Amino acid sequence: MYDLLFHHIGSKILLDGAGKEFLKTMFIPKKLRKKQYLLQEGEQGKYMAFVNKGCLRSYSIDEEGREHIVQFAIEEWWIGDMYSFLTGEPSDYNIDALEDAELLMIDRKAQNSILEHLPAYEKYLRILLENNYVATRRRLNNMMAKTAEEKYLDFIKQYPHITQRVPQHMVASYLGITPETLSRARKQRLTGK
Amino acid sequence: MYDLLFHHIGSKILLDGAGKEFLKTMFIPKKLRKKQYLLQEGEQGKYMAFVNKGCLRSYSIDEEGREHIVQFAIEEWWIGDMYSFLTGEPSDYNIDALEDAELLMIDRKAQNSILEHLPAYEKYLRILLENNYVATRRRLNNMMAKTAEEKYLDFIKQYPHITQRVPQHMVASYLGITPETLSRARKQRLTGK
DNA sequence: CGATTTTTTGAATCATATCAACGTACGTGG
DNA sequence: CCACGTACGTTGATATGATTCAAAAAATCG
Repeated sequence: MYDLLFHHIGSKILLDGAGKEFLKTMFIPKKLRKKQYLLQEGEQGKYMAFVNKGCLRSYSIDEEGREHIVQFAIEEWWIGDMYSFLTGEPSDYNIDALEDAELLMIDRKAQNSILEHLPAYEKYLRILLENNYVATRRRLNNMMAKTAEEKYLDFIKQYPHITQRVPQHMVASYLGITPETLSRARKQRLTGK
Repeated sequence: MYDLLFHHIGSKILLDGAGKEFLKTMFIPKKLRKKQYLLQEGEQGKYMAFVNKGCLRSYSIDEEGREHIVQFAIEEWWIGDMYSFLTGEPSDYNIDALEDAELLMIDRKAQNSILEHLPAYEKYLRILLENNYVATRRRLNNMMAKTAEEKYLDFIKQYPHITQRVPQHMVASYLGITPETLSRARKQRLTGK
């Protein structure tokens, strides 16, 4: 259950046996069935979740009732509303499972405990944030300067595994285009080029 | 010269006199005249810079030769190509001064020294990244779901000081819209509403 | 000042959204 | 394991917000 998490942390910082034992006591395992919510808008995002198995998404719903997918998460990814997690403010986001999922969750108190007992964990978190920073910058760049087709091409290039696991209209939502536009962009690639 | 930096760091973590003295030895002061580059595409982004005075921007240039402003930075902000800074890869970005500026720069080696000697600095960096995360998420949301006018309204709401200091066409570039569109959006606000 | 840069305005064009309809795949309960 | 209902993807016609190109007006700078 914890192997994948330890592998992930261990790839960023030094993690010994004692560290692992300690970490085991800090995370809460949780299973989620497909379509189940991990977080709903208005709740406080008390947990950040490491995905041990399965696929989830986070999304917001705008005034017109449209869903905007913020993030997908598959094995070895973290998901949660970082802002709500850190500030305690109610979340603007929903998170639910696109496939049955196994999670390892941590709350703020436990994370602070880890940071006290395992100082290198600070570095682990920083690295995660740095990676996220780079990925988000890339996404922003795509959103600002690319056509619908280019956005899609970059998505399948960067996340080939996700492309295969989530419905196409959710990819469209992630890319900020309509399902119709995505459908047409894909068609063009195959035929006219 | 260092007051603003110490104030900023001191607002996030505990910083004593010895810490300040140590930090002074790690940062490189630099003055930049308006239009001068801090970083040019292709160079390695060896420094992250804290803005003590002035105004800068970072931007990329796409295949069609168009500028896309990634970030503005005024007093108490950090600017630099984080990715290039961390990885040593050549940068895709340019950074230049929109006003004469005073900077405090740090290279990777010095930052690592700080992290060794002043462990709380790890927390400081994490907090910066977290704040950046939240701001970028907001921007992404605006890019994906908002009209040109809404993007502009959110910008002046979030960055009223910047609005007044940078030319309008650069705000347009930051928002991912054309100067003409921004001009029209502003006009509509005043007249027709 | 004159020269450059910036902003505004207008008209034509373009990419994407919208609305609607249809075919297909899918999973779920009988 | 089949059949039905819902969800999903595709296609077409039209609408719309933003871009593009051009040029004038306004502001800024040396």
